[in-house]
Amino acid sequence: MSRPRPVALIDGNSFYCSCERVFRPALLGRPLVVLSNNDGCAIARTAEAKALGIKMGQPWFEIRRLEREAGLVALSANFELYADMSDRMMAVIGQFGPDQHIYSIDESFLFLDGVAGRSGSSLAGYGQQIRARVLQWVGIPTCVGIGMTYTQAKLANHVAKQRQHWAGVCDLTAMPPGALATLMREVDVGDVWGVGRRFAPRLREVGIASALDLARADPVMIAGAFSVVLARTVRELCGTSCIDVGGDANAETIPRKQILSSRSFSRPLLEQGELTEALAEFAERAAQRLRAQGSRAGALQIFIRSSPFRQQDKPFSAAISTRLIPATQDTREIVRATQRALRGIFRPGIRYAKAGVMLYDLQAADVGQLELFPVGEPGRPDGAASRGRDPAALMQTLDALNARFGRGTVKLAGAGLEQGWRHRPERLTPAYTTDWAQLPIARA
DNA sequence: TCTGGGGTCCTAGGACCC
DNA sequence: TCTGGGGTCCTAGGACCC
Repeated sequence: MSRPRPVALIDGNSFYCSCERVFRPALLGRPLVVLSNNDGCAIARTAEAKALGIKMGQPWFEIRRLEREAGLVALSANFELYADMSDRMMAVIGQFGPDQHIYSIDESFLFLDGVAGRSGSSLAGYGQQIRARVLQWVGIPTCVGIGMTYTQAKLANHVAKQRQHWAGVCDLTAMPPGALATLMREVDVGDVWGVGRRFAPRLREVGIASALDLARADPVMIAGAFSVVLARTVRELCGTSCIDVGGDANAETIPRKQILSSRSFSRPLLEQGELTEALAEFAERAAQRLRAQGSRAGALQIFIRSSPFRQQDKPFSAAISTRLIPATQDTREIVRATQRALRGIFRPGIRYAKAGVMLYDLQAADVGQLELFPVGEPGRPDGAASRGRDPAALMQTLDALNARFGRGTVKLAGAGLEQGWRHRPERLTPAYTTDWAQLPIARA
């Protein structure tokens, strides 16, 4: 592998909640949660909300009483705002080093080689400078974890967040081995990056209960008994770099390999017609994202299912795949394919709770598309009828209108106009930073 | 007709992440 | 009444080929 380099993980504390607080300072110090798309469950909580016992992903109906009982504030997720705040935060962090990898909306890795000698400051001191500038310029509080691998940086970040005494920055690279072991012994194995809810109990069964236990485990045994991915985590914990997170801030955006659009419904759907409409909408959104990254899809899968949470409903889940020949980025073709696919798996008498459309086998739109009878070419059987119907131009117009006037301005009739199945957020804050009409200014 | 080893491609499903 | 919406990587097994 390459030579070891210290790397920091910088992430926003309760990121979505912190974004809301920037524009509503009255929320500081109050328990606050941000709810998922459907106002279904909590996807971000402030420290005050955590102190009330609210869990990540906890359903809203279970915690709603805390509004009255504890002054909990709940807001609908405003992803437009969070994406813009994220861009600002990442830009500020990017000023601190040339090699930044943006890992998620609120996290980025930053390589710190050469920093220690630069101003006589320690890596931890440098981390404090990053925190201070992000807080001052963007208004978002952060924590910083520093290690010799991504997994160590994640671990350090976890510790920095959990324990007050680190003041928001934990640097494992400066720690004597004994102290490092003590620290890792106190981190539960389930809190290690790469260990999920499936593997954690199985690891404990074989006596691996802490991050230290996992670091001392035999990677060969782990690869055999668990997975090669987890074996990499073991080596990363020991300081050997062996994973790659991508997200190089300087690189071209890497196109997705699959695109999934799915939603749960506000009420169970029983009719095939409603499901058809919902799937058309998902297909349309997926197709739009497909075009945005300049790809065509060679295959598509749909799934429909009942709620796994409602014991009284008959459990049902079905999926079906179909090829798109030739590969396409045309919304209409994709919608037609989902509807054919639905006819293949729809079963009456089921209370459908969720459905989705996945596009895969994605390929660049500008290569290898030699259709036998291109639209409008002489020789195409329907050549005469296809004049003025260039699908690429039509799709471009569709995307441009929706980008200019907001998602859903123009859509195909197949997606339905009623959309009684759609959840509507009820607690949405304004898009303060990205919409002129919603700027936070006093109005006459 | 039978035989074998080795390769590729595809798909489904499991595990993880935020 | 009420439980997110995205993604990635890896593996195993089957089909098919030489």
